[in-house]
Amino acid sequence: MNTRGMNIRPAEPAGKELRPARTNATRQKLFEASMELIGERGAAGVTVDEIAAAAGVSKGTVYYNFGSKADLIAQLLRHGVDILKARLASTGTGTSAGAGMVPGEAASGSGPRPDPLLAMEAMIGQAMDFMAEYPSFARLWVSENWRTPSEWQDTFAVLRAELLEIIGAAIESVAAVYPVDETISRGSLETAIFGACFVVGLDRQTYNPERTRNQSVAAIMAIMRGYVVK
Amino acid sequence: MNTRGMNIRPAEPAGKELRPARTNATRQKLFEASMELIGERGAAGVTVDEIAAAAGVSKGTVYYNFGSKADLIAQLLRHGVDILKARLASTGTGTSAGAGMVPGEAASGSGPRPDPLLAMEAMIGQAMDFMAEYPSFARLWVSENWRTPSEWQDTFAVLRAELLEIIGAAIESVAAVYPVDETISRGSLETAIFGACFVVGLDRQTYNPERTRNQSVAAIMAIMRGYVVK
DNA sequence: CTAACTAAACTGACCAGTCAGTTCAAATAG
DNA sequence: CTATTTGAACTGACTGGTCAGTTTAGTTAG
Repeated sequence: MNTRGMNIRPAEPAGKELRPARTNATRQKLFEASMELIGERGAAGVTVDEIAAAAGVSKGTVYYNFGSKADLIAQLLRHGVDILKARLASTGTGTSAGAGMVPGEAASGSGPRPDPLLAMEAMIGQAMDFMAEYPSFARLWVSENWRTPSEWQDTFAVLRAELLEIIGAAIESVAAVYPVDETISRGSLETAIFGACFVVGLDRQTYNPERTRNQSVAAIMAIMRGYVVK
Repeated sequence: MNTRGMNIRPAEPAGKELRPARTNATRQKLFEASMELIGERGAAGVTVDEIAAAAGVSKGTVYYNFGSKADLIAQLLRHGVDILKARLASTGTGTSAGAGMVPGEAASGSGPRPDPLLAMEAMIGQAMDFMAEYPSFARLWVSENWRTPSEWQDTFAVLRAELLEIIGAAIESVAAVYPVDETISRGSLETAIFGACFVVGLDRQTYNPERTRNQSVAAIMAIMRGYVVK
């Protein structure tokens, strides 16, 4: 294990972006380069030398900024999930107050409520856009997510829970307004939608580039329409 | 490239199982061992030595029976897909006539017709059983399927098409009997169901072992219920 | 001034693929 | 029935190369 990088690096004093601009730029370049390479050939199939070269940085810099290859990948996963979470939250379906905020159910007088199904559709659309923009992240996710045991088991458990919580909240909103099939387990439903987003997005990228964003969204939304009882 | 094994090995004269029993047993052991290991740690993360040791066979035997590590994995994929196809076809939803026929509603002249939705449900159930029985195969599939470029690109394209054809036929049967939402692209729908089977099955295995087979099937079936118009 | 970074050499482990040699069951010969 | 041969199946030490991670002495930029 490397101890030098971890020790010398300024302790990131619990605050946010107090890092020098140069470091942030370097880390960003490393994220982009490794996202691309690892998405294409897998975590084990890419060397640290390659990542450094692709980022236009020396190998030592990788170890200066990250303690190890595994550490770089763990932070890469967190980075990607933060982006995805921001996209999903932007539709206002999440738990925290997003853009198109929805007040309580009983007429609280402050504006019209958006249809939760439409919000869901918007969220799935955001997910599809994310998959199209960061296909390498999606590939990394599905490649490593179900590995057991894996170096990133704990990382995945945390990140997965964060994402499922957002989807769960959106489903909750639908269930609060529409009559739904209560025999369908909420957890399984979240998983099915979550997984369908990744798989449909990746499949479009890899095998069916001619399929439109809307076709993909519609296919996934069939799950929700089947959840709402007739 | 290894030439010896390929040349010396009897030319497998287009027939079926003319292979000596020893070889078949060895190949079977190698399939099982490599399925397990590769599913856990990924194709690049497993060494040929490990596979040989796990199969209780020497490394040379691997190269005698398969030309290379990549070749072994390609044949492993084919092996797994053949098993899955057999399971799916057993529900009678495929192109060929299968076993468990379900008495249906519109009585046609030639015996009872199965309800295509029930057949679909049976098929998804078979898929879930397969994922539970061969989780390592599922992991291998999702790990390597969307890699581009990959050593098994062509293999995946062929196998994927074979599986999607079976799902497509099942959807076709439903659309022939029920009114469906024609605005939903058939291809995207196939992909969504296909992907959901893998992801829900794997997620159950990895994160939610307490979820039942039926819960999983029900969640995936929501897609079909949403496809059938109300 | 110092944190961030560079460049290049180095270590030690690991690994895909090779190949000369061994085993043994079945075929053939005596 | 026994001896000999054959060759497919298998063995495992070995080779050439790769790679994660380390180290060091110096350079750059804020």
